[in-house]
Amino acid sequence: MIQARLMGRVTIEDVAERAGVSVATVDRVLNSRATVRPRNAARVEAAIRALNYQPDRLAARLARQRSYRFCFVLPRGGNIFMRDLATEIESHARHLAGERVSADILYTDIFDPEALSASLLSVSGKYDGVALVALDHPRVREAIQHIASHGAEVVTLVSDAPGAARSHFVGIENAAAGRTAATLLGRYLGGRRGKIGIIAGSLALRDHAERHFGFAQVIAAEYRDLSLLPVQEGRDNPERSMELAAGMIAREGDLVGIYNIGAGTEGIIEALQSSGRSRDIVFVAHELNEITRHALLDGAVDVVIAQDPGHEARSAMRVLMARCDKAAIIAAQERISVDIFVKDNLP
Amino acid sequence: MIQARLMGRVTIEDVAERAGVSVATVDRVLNSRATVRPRNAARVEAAIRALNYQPDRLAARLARQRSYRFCFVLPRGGNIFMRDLATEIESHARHLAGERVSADILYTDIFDPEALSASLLSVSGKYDGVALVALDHPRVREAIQHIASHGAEVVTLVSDAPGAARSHFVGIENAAAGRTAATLLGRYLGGRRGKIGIIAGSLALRDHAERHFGFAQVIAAEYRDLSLLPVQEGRDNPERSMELAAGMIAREGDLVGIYNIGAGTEGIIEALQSSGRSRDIVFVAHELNEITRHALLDGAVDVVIAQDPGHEARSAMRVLMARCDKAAIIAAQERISVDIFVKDNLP
DNA sequence: CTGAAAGCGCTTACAG
DNA sequence: CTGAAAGCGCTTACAG
Repeated sequence: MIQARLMGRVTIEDVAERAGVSVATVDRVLNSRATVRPRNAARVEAAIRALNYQPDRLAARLARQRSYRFCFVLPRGGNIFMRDLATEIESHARHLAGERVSADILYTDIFDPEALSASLLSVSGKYDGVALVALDHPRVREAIQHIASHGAEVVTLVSDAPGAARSHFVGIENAAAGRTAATLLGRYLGGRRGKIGIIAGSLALRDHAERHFGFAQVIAAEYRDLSLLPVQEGRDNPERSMELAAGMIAREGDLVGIYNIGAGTEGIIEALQSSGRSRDIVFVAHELNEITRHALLDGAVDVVIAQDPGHEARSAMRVLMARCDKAAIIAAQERISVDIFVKDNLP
Repeated sequence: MIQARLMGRVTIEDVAERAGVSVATVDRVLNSRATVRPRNAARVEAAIRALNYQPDRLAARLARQRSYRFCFVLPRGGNIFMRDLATEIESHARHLAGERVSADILYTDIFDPEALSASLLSVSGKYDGVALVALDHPRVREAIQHIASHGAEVVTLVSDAPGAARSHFVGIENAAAGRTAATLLGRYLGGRRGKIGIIAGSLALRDHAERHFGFAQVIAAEYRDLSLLPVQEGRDNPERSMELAAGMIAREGDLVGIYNIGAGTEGIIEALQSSGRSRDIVFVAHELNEITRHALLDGAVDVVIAQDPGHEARSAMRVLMARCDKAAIIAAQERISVDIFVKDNLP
């Protein structure tokens, strides 16, 4: 130990010498690349242990000349969050250019199973790793299977397809996000009695459905004084969401809260503000961006539940790189958290 | 561009060839290592641009043979959070052993300026980087200055010393954490009127003082129905905190909330539960650990404000490595967020 | 099943 | 001010 520190780093050469074999043989047992005579394998392993040898990851990557060609499949014409995600992907890809990483972005209609699976098939075989905002559909699972069986690593991003051959999901637990929204809305209402309006993009989206499920579960179990209006689908569209919100505000005199599961938050803010009942109705929305940040400071939105697109972009690339290298990931580092923002803890 | 992709990676050799110089000269302009004839420098820069050359970071680190010897200075006999932090540092140091990183931990009495500065001076000159849980005191600033002027990079961790020669602070904005606690406590009380008890470890600790400041500021400005009891100092000790909490619960009939700025949360939970007023008093505490996690699920604690010790350990090492290499950091990745946890978004 | 040797893309003395 | 050459610690054909 003291030897090792004084003598500098322990190299594969030191291990080879001590085991009485060549570095190639050490490499073979280290990376289980080829069969090594058991006796030699044992001697190598003993030497590794005796010297507390740690292979130099940098040297290995350099020698291997491995490059990482990644493709990110994102929704075409996405909402603010998806645009932020694309920006983060581009920015981090630039950052990783010095580590042989390149990332293309392919925009497609992720809500159309045929279009999405066609896009996936079109990139199959061309990349080392693919990250996609998934739709949970047999056709899509099939396309993911195709990519994976052609040697690429696949991760889902933001929206998962649980049954599919993806090796990892980079995103939040959406049911937990919905429960979190419910608890904060419920506690902010502090025993007030009334109705809660819910607007989703579309309940056909797995993440929206899961948030709704979690939200409804907590309200039903813990806030008996609150009742849920039927979910309205705003298609993540501000105008449509505004009309839906304006409608419920006008119809329901005892509307005390609104939960926006998807995008289009600016429309709902507009409806709240022009109704004059903004102060009175607790409003919980998703994702932190220019609009929701401003609205939190304004008081138009009370709580934002969020996932960090920068973290997701970096995590997707780290996970894909690790999978390509068959290396382990740091689970805690790659966990995407359900973030809560109020006006006081904004970044 | 297409050339570059077809031909594989652009190397320093390609740049040298195109510029009509040797690789050593390219290296000189790349790293501004020595004076290069302006004409040659210009040709090199032109070649870099023309070929869109990106130096290979891995090869550079390998050739440089740089190692990173870090020292983490932590409080001896610290609370749960500090123990978690130490665990995370050890675990991440093990992870980075394959990248020539080693990290020692030195435990000392960080609350005693003399002891802390003596510890700092004892490691000065022996490491490439030092991360310390700081105390904001002239003696400590002086010791930090000493380490920095002997060539080591210094970052503060969790607790900052703003005037000092540290190049970065790895931790949260504590005033924001206090404001966040106040907003959630205020909103959870939903207009109820009464007194708020505050327990701190010690207001001599900068982070505790800042949290208190932020908390008081928001309550004063936004929650006129709530009034603050004088801060009690529990020294982060569960027994003492229990007595303080029990005292205020007994004395103040209209106690509606408690904010624990520091550690010792288990003591306050005990006081609340044995008083039978746990359900009635909103309790906000700091840091997520076995105790507070359990208490959130129990309902004994309503909200936890936290910083992630795993993120802090990883960030401190990344920042120290970057500073040693004179490389840029990714600001968003190194920002430590003020996390909010309720029972529903626990990791 | 094993080893000698070349090579990955940089950096670093050293000589000029 | 500049370049030829060795070296960082691995991996990879290739020959045996």
